[in-house]
Order: sequence, then C-alpha cells, then structure tokens
Amino acid sequence: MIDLAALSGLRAVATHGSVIAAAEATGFTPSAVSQQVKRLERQVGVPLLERVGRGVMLTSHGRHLVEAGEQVLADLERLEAEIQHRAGVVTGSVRLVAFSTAMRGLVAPVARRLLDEHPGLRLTLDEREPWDTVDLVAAGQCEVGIVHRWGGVTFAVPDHLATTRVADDVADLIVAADHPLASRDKVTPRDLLDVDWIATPEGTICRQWLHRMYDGTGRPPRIAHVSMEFESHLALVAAGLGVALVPRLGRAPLGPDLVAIDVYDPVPTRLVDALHRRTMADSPAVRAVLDALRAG
Amino acid sequence: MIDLAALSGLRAVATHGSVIAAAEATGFTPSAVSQQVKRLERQVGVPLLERVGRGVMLTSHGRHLVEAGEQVLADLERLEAEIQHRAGVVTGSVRLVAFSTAMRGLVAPVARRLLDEHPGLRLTLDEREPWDTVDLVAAGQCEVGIVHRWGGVTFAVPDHLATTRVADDVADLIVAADHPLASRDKVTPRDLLDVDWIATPEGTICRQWLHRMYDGTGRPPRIAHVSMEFESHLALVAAGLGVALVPRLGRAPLGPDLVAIDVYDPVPTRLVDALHRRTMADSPAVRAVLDALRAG
DNA sequence: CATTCCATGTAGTCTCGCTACATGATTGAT
DNA sequence: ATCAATCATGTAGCGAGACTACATGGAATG
Repeated sequence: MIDLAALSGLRAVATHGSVIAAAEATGFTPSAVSQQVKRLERQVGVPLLERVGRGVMLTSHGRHLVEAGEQVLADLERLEAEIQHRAGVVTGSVRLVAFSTAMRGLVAPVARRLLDEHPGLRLTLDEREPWDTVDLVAAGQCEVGIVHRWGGVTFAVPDHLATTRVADDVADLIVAADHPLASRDKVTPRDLLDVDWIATPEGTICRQWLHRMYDGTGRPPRIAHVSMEFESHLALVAAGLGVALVPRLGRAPLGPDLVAIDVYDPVPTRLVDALHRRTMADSPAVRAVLDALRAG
Repeated sequence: MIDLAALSGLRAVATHGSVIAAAEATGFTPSAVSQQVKRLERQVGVPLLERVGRGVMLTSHGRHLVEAGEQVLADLERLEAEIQHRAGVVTGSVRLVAFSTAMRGLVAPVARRLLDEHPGLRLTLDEREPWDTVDLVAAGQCEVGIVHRWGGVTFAVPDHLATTRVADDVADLIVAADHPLASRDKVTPRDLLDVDWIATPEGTICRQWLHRMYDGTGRPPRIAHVSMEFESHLALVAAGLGVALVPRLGRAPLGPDLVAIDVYDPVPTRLVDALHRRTMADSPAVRAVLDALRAG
C-alpha cells in the first residue's frame, strides 16, 4: 500500500525542486524527506527520484505518481470535508496563517469567539507574509491563509485555491500633531510630493503600493526611513522623522501627538482575502472560520 | 488527514458486520479494529460506529465514508499497479491463496521458477477453501486467489474481481487393484450405483459435485467414509474400504495396489480459476503470477 | 584545489499502533 | 431470575517504525 504521508513528501520535492526546500516547506528535516521518498520507492518498487548534479530530479514515474497521487490526496481531503458537511459538525484542526496586522486586527478578535462556539474546533495560528502564505495553503500546510493586495498589485494564486473577500482596509496618512498638514481634512498624493516617508522595506507589498500611489504625479515618493512594523512607523512619525501611510486594520489608537488624515484620489485601499483549497470548501470548520472572519 | 489503514478496518466492519469478524478477516485483534475506528472518528470528528444490542452498526456517515473511501482505496491501488506497469517491473508483494491440491499440484512447481525469474517479487502463500479465498481477495487481504468449481456448481464472485481460467482438472475413479471394476477401461455413474464411496466432508464443493454426478441415476451416492484429504482417500481405497473420486491435480503417483479409471457421461471436471481484483489488472507482479500459473 | 552546497546514510530516541488481558453490556438459556 | 455466552471496548505494555541529529560522500563554484 502506498503511504500517503510519504507521497506528500514526494509532492513537496516535486513542487519545490529540492529535498531541502521540500523539507522546510513540510516542516521536516531533509533526512526525513529523503527517507520518505525511499519508503515510497520500496513500496512501488520503482525509482522515483534521481540525483542530477548536486540536486535531484523526479523520474518520469515519479512525476506520474505525483500527478495522479495529488488527485487521490485531493479526493481524500474532499471526502473528509464532505462527511463533516453532512454531519454539520464544526470539528477538526484548522491551521490559519495571516500577515501580522491581520493577525492582531482581524484574527485575534474573532478567534476567541470561534473557539467558544465550537468546542470541537482546534485552531492553530501562524504569521507569514502573503507570498509564503499562498505556498502554505497550496501545499496543504495550512487550511486558511489571509493575504492582502493593494488594488492593481496582484500576485498569482493557483487554480485549486478559492478566494474570499474578508475586508477592505483603508490606509490613512499619519502625521505628527504639529506637522503642517495636521490641520487638513484630506490630502491627495499631489499634496505629498515633498514629504519624508517612513515606509516598509523594499520588496514588500505596501512599499510597492506606495510607489504606485505616486504614479499620477510623475515623481517617486521620497523614502527617508524604513521599518518592518507599522507600530514602529507611528513611533517614528511621533518623533518628527516623517509621515507614514498606515492601514486602519490592526492599528492601535493614536496618541494625542498623532493625527490620521484621509487620503483620496486614489484612496489607498488594500483588499484582504482569505484563501482555502477548493477541496476544503465543504468543510464546516473552514466555513465557520471564513464566516467569522467576514463578519468580524 | 484520514488514515487509510484505519479506513480499511472500518470497511472490514462494514462488510463483515461485526468487529470480531472484521478482526479475523484483517488479521488483527478486535481491540485493534476498535481502536482503528476510534482513530477514524477522532480524525473526522463524526461518530461512525454505534453499538446496537451487543453488536455494532455503521452510522449513515460511516456507511458513506466506507462507500466513498473504497473508491479512494481502489484508486490508490490502481495507481500503484499503473506505475509498476509503466515501469514494466515485476516487483512488490503478492499474497497467493489456494486450495490444498492446487497448492501442491499447481503453485509449488511454479513458485520456485517465478521467484528466480523476478528477484523483486515477494510471494506469500496461504491455503484456504474457495469461499474464504473469494472473501480474502475481495477484501484486499491477498492479491491472487485460486479456486475451483465443478461444472454447474457455481458461487458468487463480486463484480470488482476478475477471473482467469488456469486449468481444467479431471477426476478419476480410484479403485483398489483387486476391485471388480479395476479391469474396466472407463465407467459411468450408472456403473457405480452400489459402490461404497470415500468422500470429502458434507458441505465441501467436491462432495456437492459427487451428488450432482448422480443426478441422472435417480439415486444418491452411498457415502461410506469421509476424509478431508485426497491423500487419505487413496490410503482408504488401498485398504479396501471403498472407491474415491480423486482429481488429477496434485495427486501423487498411484502405487501398484491402486488403479485410476476414466469416468464419462459426465466427465467429472472441475474448473480451476485464479481471481484478482480488477484494480490490480495492470500490476506486472500479478500478471506474472497469472501467466506462470496458466503456463504451468 | 579548496570550499560550499546538496542529498543521503547511521545511530538514537520517541511516538504510535498493536497484543494481551480485563471490564462492561446485552442477549439467550436454564 | 440468574448464569453463561458473546461482543465491544477500555488499559498496560511492548515493539516497530519514523523522525532528528550528526556524519559522509559527491558535485559545482570560485
């Protein structure tokens, strides 16, 4: 009999291209993944992986096994969800991965109530950036992923994942109370050509969107300081080092030394989506989590 | 993730109707089967088995899980066979179950050569009566089963099993060398109305056929002695206690004190068939075993 | 040619699933 | 009504199997 856990290991090797990458994607050691593949090879009696250079490559049999095995794996997951759906029982383990502001602004308020309402539900939380999140959901490492994308800035989501809109998160311009713009009702990027920005690091989605917001002005934003966390942005703004664009989701109440100003034309909005595998669409547990997120 | 081994346990309970029967069908203890079901229930979070009286019954969810799970199990088995088929490698483990005369007359001569030709093949032999054999093959407890049926005496074979004719086994009348019939070239049941028979026990297929052979005579055969094994039949015949109908397959050479006489009208022929699950039709290992049996 | 990176062996540990046995529950018989 | 029989299921203990940590062996890179 083919061992499905081992098959998952081979699938991870196939999708990630190396034993080491597969190992860290599945949370095992490279040795464990290697042994899983060997176990599979012993079970079917056919070589599945071959060394090429200092890496590995799937044999044609290995590729075929993964392709067809994925179907079996999906069928099994769908079957489990279907049984629970028929029973109408919210039960089982849901691993949820979110980006940090969603974790504190969206997940945290909802999780407690969710667990109280459904005693059979086991919820496991983890914090990742959106790109990693997509991979984790796609590979079956977690059931629900929460990602954000600014309007227009998209990234690819595999076909076998479904998307649910969870929130529209608007960002405000945060300035110090004594800043010249502090008295303004609302501002547009053309008002912000000469301000110093406190921004997230190069390569982050928020940073990309800050640039895109300036598209109509013909100039790039002037980045003065960089920080990972929006909480730190607030501190830097309060210290008079510049202004920041901070989403409302998960934002702590502003102190008296800070002012939030609406931005328009365009309104900086990021879309917050929940991802799940379509095979889990019938799972009452996943559905309960999604419903709670949408309502919260 | 649903544990497929546990699912097999539940399936056995479903098909055999009780935990104990499922246990002896799968070769586990009742406690193990019970724990397998509990494990499954924990994984899907839905009760699958409920006590009724002093036995058990599947819940509707349990029945649905078995029904759909059987599909997954079959897909996985088919996938394994298909991979090996593509590779053209005779490998893996084949469990073969046969009735006793086939074991010594058919399997034994073939097994040695089979193992020598295919080093990757692991062959496990077991001896059972045909009814048990059908169950074992159907339930996935063995890959190949060898059964016999006399013409006309049939038994049900599930749809998902395939049948391969392996041999036509003719039985002769065995009499002591000093018996009045010993000089005859051939005999017909009408010549045997008053002989004492040495027969297999009530309920065996051979016994049923002995009765059916007498259908045209209007009389039942006179059973004098009963013995499980044809080897013993020969000894009893040699001792002058009666005559016996002994198949040629697996029959030891007759001593000088015994004579084999052809029977006609009807010729007592039993059909020897090999059974295998259709999901294993592509398995080179199963195919090699079947080919060898047919050739031998 | 040394260094680095990757995969894979090896030894040890730990978890998980099975067996053996005991218990609880229900039915049928005396 | 009681006792025996039968079935399922808990519990303790044991053994196999799967993973981790570490060491080894190739292959590419500078």
